[in-house]
Formats: sequence, C-alpha cells, structure tokens
Amino acid sequence: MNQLKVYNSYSRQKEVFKSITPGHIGMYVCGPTVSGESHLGHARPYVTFDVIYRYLMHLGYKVRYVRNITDAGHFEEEGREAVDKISTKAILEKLEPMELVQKYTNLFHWAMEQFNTLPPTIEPTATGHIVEQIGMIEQLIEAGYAYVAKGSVYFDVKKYAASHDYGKLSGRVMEDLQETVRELEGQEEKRDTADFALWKNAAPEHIMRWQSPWGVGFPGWHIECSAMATKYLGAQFDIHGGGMDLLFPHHESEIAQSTICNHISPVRYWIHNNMITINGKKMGKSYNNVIKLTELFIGDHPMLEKAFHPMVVRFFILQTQYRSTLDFSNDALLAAEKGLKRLWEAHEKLGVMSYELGDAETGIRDEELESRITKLISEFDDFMNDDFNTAKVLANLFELVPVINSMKDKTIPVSALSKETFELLQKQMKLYVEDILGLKSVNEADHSKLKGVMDLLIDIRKEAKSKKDFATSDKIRNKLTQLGINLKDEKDGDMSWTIE
RNA sequence: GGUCCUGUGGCCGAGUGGCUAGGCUCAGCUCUGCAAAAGCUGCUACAGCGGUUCGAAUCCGCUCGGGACCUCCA
Repeated sequence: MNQLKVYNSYSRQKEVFKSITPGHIGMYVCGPTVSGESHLGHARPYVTFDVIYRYLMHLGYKVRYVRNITDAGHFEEEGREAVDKISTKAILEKLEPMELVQKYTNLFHWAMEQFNTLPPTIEPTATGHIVEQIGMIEQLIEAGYAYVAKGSVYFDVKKYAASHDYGKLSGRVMEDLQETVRELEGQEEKRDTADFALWKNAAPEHIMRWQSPWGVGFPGWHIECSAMATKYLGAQFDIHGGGMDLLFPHHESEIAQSTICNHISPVRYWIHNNMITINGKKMGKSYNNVIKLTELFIGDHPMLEKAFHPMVVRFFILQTQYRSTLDFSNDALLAAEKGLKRLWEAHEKLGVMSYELGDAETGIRDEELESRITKLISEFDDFMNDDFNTAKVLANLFELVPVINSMKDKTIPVSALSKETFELLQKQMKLYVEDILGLKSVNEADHSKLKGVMDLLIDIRKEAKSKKDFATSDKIRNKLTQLGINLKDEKDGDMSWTIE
C-alpha cells in the first residue's frame, strides 16, 4: 500500500505524512465563533476534517482531535469601536453574553450531528482558557516579543520577522505588510501597523471582560488557538486545519506566538480547505450572501427551491476535492440529491445480498469484471492517500453502482465473482460509504411498524397483480405515491419501497 | 496597489504530458400490464493566441475573464 500524502500549505506541496509520535496523531482544527448561526460555508471544514479524522483512524492511528469553540469576543472592527461583537448582539437581543454563546453552541452541535460528523475528542472553549492565554502572553512579554500599551498587549511582528520568517505560510512579505495595512483608529498604540493584539483593554460597555496583569480586558483572537493547542497537543503537533481564509492573519500569527513560547514551529502539516462560493463569490458574512444551515435544511431561502437533507449537503461537499472552490446552487444540490440516492440505494441492496450460487451455473466466472471490481476497490485507499481525494473515491463508488444493480436484477449472476471478491465488495463498500465518507440514510424514521404495514400492502398488491386486477394494484401504488412512498416492481416479481 | 489561486462538455466537478473520471440533465433503446427504478447507448469538453515536445486540458509566455487574502471571516 502506498503512503499517505497531504498537501502542506506551509511548503505548498504534497508531502509524505509521518506522525511525530508513531501511531498517534494530534490534530487541531479552528472551530466556530459562536456569536451567530452557522452557514453552509462553515459546513465545509467540519465535513472535510471529519472525513480526514475518520480516514486517519481507519489507517490505525489514535487521533486526538481538538476543535475549539470561540466564545470570547473579538472586536468587530479593531480599534474603531472597542466593542466585542458578542456583547453587541447580546445587548440587542437582551441576552446574557454567555446565554447567547450557549444558544449558538447548541445550535452548532445540532448541525454537526445532522451532518453525521464525529465529535472532536476535545472541544475546548476560549473562555475556559483565559488563564492559559494570559500565561502565554506573559511568556511573550518576558521573551521581549510583546509590549504593553494602555492596558493592551501587542505582538512585536517586526522583531519577530527579523529572526523568523513571518509571512511564509501566507506568502506575505514584511515590507508589503507594513505598506498595505489600512489606516485604523487606535493604531497609535501599536509600534508598528503589522503588530497584532494579544490582549485588549476593555471599554466600559464591553461586557465580556476578565482581570489580567494589564487591567480588565479580553484576549486577542489568535492567542486562544495557540494556548489551547499547546495545552492539549504539545509544543509541536501533527496537523492544523481550517479554512483558507484563516491563513492570514490568524494562522500566521499563531505560528509566531507559539514559536516564541515553545521554541519550535508548532505545526508539521497545515491543511486548509477552500471556500464554498455562490455565483462565483465566496459565501461569507461580509458579502451578505450566506445561506444558514437551518435555512438550507428547511428550504427557506430565495435561492432554494426546496429543503435539502444534511446528508445531501455532506455528499455535495465530498464530491469536490477539499482544496478546490465549490460552487453552490440549487441545481448543484438537486444533482447531489439524486446521485446520493442512487449510491445509497445500491449500497443498501448490496448490504442485504448474499453470495448464493444460483440453481443455474456456478462456473461462469467473469474474470474481466472481477479484476475491474478489484481495481476499483483497491483504488479507494490510493485516492484517499493522495491528499484525501474523496471526489475520486465517489467516482469509483459510482462505477460499482451499475454492477451492484445488475447483480440485484440478476442480469449479472453473483457467481460472476468469486466469493472472496463479492465479500470484499460488500465490506469495502460499507467501509467507505458509511465509515469513512460518513454517509447515512436520509430516512431516519423508525420503520419497524411501517414495514409491517408495507409488507401487508405489498402482499395484497401481489395478489391483485396475479389476478390481473390492475385497478387494485394501481390504486395501492398511486395512493402510496401521494403519501410520498414510492413502490416499485422489481425484476423478480418482488416489490420494494422508498420514502421521498 | 501587493501576494496568490483559477478558467474543463447544458450544469456541478476529477484530472499524474500520451489511455474519452464521475454525478446531474437531455435523447434513444431494453426490461415492464402500466409506472417508477434499473441496465445499455449517444451528447467526445478543456477561455484565446503563441511556444516547448514525437505528443499538452496537463509545462512555459502573453491576452482576456473569474476569484481569494492583505480587515471580522470556514
């Protein structure tokens, strides 16, 4: 089997993956800011890294997966108004900040469950790690890379850049940075425009506030990830993930802070997912073009013709390699919905099939088909090892679909395959569809009682059909269709049904 | 303005210099009491112009278009 290769944003090339501690992987992924509702764009990193997490475990690693909750406020616009965005909304909605944070945290967890993402092994909150953040800032001051100004603390980027390559991750040059940083009020506190805040002095109206050695204030945005990653994953860990838009300044600053405190570059492999676009433009709050997850799930949005199941969204995301942009549209989701249905139904059919050599012939092995199937299956791992190419995995899965359907319809006898190949097919299909890609049925309803009723109706309809009483048989099927249950006649005279 | 990415058939998208990814749509056929599903077949694309090469969607240059980051952002 070939080795896992991942595209490292830091080196801008695919590298062979090797974990620091054999058998173990530490992975940190930037989590949500729970000051508002998650939208479709947020779904991408969480689904992407969920599949990565699942695949790494499949490879046999023990993974510590840390994903933070940013529940301590950051300034809406730095310097302009020293008002934390969480507290602003809290006033508007007449809520306690922590109540608001709790509400959106719960909503986020609910959405993640809908997407069938596995929970991270540690989900630390920024508010729960103020002490660690303050400790880290003190270290930075002591080391001479941070300075205090009017109750705030800033990181001295220029000093850092003199001896480290600040800007390497995001491809930025110090001189450009100093020129291009736009004019902001309150910049005079900083020694240099490129410096970033570690701790901000809190204005009186700022609700989220903590006592610190520099007065009452709140932590800067970048320090929480450095502090929590260090605490749970150590000075250097394997993977750090997040959206591409976090490359600068967030991750660049994280590297700087952690490098000074821990005397080592914090991350071995930086993995960044690309954006979801809408009409070619990034979906984001600044563009005012977001589709919230709740809107997506209930179909309440001008761009949506109907509601889409979370699994459709998950499938939609996985059809694209994570480093490419993914363009959202109603049509694209409709296509994903149909595709997923076909894939899932084939997967279910295969699951209940068994390798029975028909009464007919057993020696009609189809060598060509067999080797094609073996090849398609063996490529799953190859594709995942090549920077987690779920798009290619899905393509292969779809190539298997007609084969499975044909076996079900008996146009291809099971005996065309050896027992080993057939069972391998069953095993790998289940492994990939369910365990690694993390797909599940879009009908989560409990069918146990309904199944009994359906069996009865099918029985009656079969009887009617055998008597050529098509009026009755059509009535049963048509009424069920009206109820949203599709009944279909199978080739072997059996009937099956699906819920819309 | 700076840095970087990108342009694939009706739509979404994969793509290692040579071997028509895949999904959806559309058309035809097969199966079928009808329907649905399924199966088979067809629609053979790589923004434009040059260059490198025996050979380029893939490498290089230019032109045109789209986008990201530089500010909170997944």
